[in-house]
Amino acid sequence: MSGKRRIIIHVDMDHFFTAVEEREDPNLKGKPVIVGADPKEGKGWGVVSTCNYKARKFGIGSGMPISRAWKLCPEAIYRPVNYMLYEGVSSEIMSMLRKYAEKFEQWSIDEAFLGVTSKVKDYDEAEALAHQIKREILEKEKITCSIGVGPNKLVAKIASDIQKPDGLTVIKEEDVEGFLASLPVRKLLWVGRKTEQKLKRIGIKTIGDIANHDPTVLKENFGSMGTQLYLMAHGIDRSEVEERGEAKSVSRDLTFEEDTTDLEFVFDALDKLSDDVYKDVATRNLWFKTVTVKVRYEDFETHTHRKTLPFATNRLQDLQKTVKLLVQDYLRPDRKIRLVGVRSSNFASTEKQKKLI
DNA sequence: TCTGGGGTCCTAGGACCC
DNA sequence: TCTGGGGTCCTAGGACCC
Repeated sequence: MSGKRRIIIHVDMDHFFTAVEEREDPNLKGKPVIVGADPKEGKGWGVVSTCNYKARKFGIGSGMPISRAWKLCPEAIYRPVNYMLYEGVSSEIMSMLRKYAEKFEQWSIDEAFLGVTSKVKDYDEAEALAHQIKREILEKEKITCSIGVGPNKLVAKIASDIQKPDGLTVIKEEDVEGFLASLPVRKLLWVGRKTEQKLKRIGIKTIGDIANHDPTVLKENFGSMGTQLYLMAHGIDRSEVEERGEAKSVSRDLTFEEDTTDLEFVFDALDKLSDDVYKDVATRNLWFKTVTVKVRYEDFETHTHRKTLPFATNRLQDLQKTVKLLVQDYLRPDRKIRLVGVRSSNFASTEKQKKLI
């Protein structure tokens, strides 16, 4: 491993799902747009997936219950999640981005890391490259993105979030610690609501507070995560930009329209979910060994039960049978059920499998 | 505020083997 | 019958990501 300085670019599409919807339907221009569950006049169950900036002005945001979004802005345009459409646009953009990078990592449907160390001489060239990327995406796909450039993935990702939408933020190695210090801890990767609360309890609010904290105390409080927090707070992240491999699990969940105790209904849903999982797994040419079922009751208490088969299989029958076994053993028939889910995992590659036969 | 759906990774305890 | 240490696999739950 050489000590060569790296330059990493993080590309993040701006409010991707609604941006695609707006592109497809010019009537949406200038209006608040929300992609997510059916609001059902304020009685809908699901959540907001994405909303555009106009909708954000009403206080709406991702993950918010759709019923609340309706209260805040009933006049917004509500659209269901058209995943196939976004998936298509995404793959166009990803193959466009890939050619700019020596190393490429798709992070999600609308984000990617590009390792460009050998493609650019310095940060000025990296910035010019970032502008070129923004131009090409806008020309070809008619949507904007925000880009962060930095010495590693962590800094590039945080930087891309600083100026949005249509932003570009470059953080050079020597500016990293100063850049991070005043930001709230929540901006760090892997720091969610729980970790934020826990940090607050020991008086830590900003990334700079973490950087100035005793690393051994952090480790006592957060285990290996504590060490990671300390390193991240100093802008240190050695993780590589690497191509994503095969999925490690494939699952389908379903939240019922209303909580139910009707077991026949629940078993039908599980069969349907098993079938969907099976089709997906079959398309990917995978064999699974582990089956997991998920049950969420009306009070949101959620349990998972899993069984690892003594063999890898690609048969629907095995999936459905195992799901039934697991549910029969663990389901509490006296409680109302809100959601059920089916997951397959512990995949054996087909190559390995062939050797065993 | 009353919480979707698709994932990944980590932890901790128990079973089992040597 | 009581005892150890290490390794691996399995299960359940939780935090986090978009």
